[in-house]
Amino acid sequence: MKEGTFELPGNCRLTSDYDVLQWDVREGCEVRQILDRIADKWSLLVIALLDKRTMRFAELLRSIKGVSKRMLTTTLRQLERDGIVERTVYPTVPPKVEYNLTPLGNSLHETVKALVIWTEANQVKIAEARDRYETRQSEGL
Amino acid sequence: MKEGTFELPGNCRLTSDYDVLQWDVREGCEVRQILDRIADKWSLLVIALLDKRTMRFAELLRSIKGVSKRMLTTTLRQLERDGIVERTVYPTVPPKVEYNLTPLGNSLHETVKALVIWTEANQVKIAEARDRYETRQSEGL
DNA sequence: CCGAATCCAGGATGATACTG
DNA sequence: CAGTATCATCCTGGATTCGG
Repeated sequence: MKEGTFELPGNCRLTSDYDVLQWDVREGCEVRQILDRIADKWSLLVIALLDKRTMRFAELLRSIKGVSKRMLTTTLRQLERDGIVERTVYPTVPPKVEYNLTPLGNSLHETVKALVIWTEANQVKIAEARDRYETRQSEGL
Repeated sequence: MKEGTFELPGNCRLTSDYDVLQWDVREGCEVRQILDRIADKWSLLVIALLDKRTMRFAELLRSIKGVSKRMLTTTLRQLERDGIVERTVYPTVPPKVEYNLTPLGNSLHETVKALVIWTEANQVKIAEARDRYETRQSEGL
């Protein structure tokens, strides 16, 4: 393996021209930054839920158990900023704000969905692996 | 939309039998828990790097710029526990520890790779969206 | 020398109360 | 309803230490 080709700095660019995924150090790229954003716990759930649907803030808040108002707001703002979700404000009383995926967000949704479905499909295997791990812990060392 | 079917509690199960991804509240499932783990910033990078390859600890540490020893150790332990990476210790001096993906990990790799490639392919669009967002901020409100 | 465990400071996150 | 402000808390990361 060539030294240096797998470097993965804060600002980097990656190329996937090879069978083995290669990380290439280049000037001013933001792959890591973007990946950190969309691979975020709450972002993934928001993207997964907003599939060809429009949801209001409170609806998302109720749907994603465990998220706080502040984090949901932050997450949605970031996704809006990155052009993944669209935010529509209705100047009514009481206020009404709707969120939906942009075309860019929809293209990302496919991948996120695949990740979620993988998780669903393999939860039993993972649970078994955990059991084996725990067993090994209490037995061996 | 039926109320309740999109609930997403800490312990939940999701079904994807419909075109619209549905989240269903069931007994003792761990989809959220697993998703939180693999959707973790460092986990994704580790999985992406360990494609059909074996890497040593220090090698991963160097490749993933910005990760600390402690977080890399923690991440690798969790992935090992979940049966996604395999850890091999060679009792030599100096010690040598190698990591590689398990078959389960390899199946996950495909999905993770897709996510990384999407990020790479769309980084320009996202950068443009950010510019538009900033512009809108400084202009309008 | 390599990898893991410990301790501490700083940043991220959650709960709550408040505003338009 | 949809956030914002504030404060307490938790987690992360870095330095150091330890063990092999």
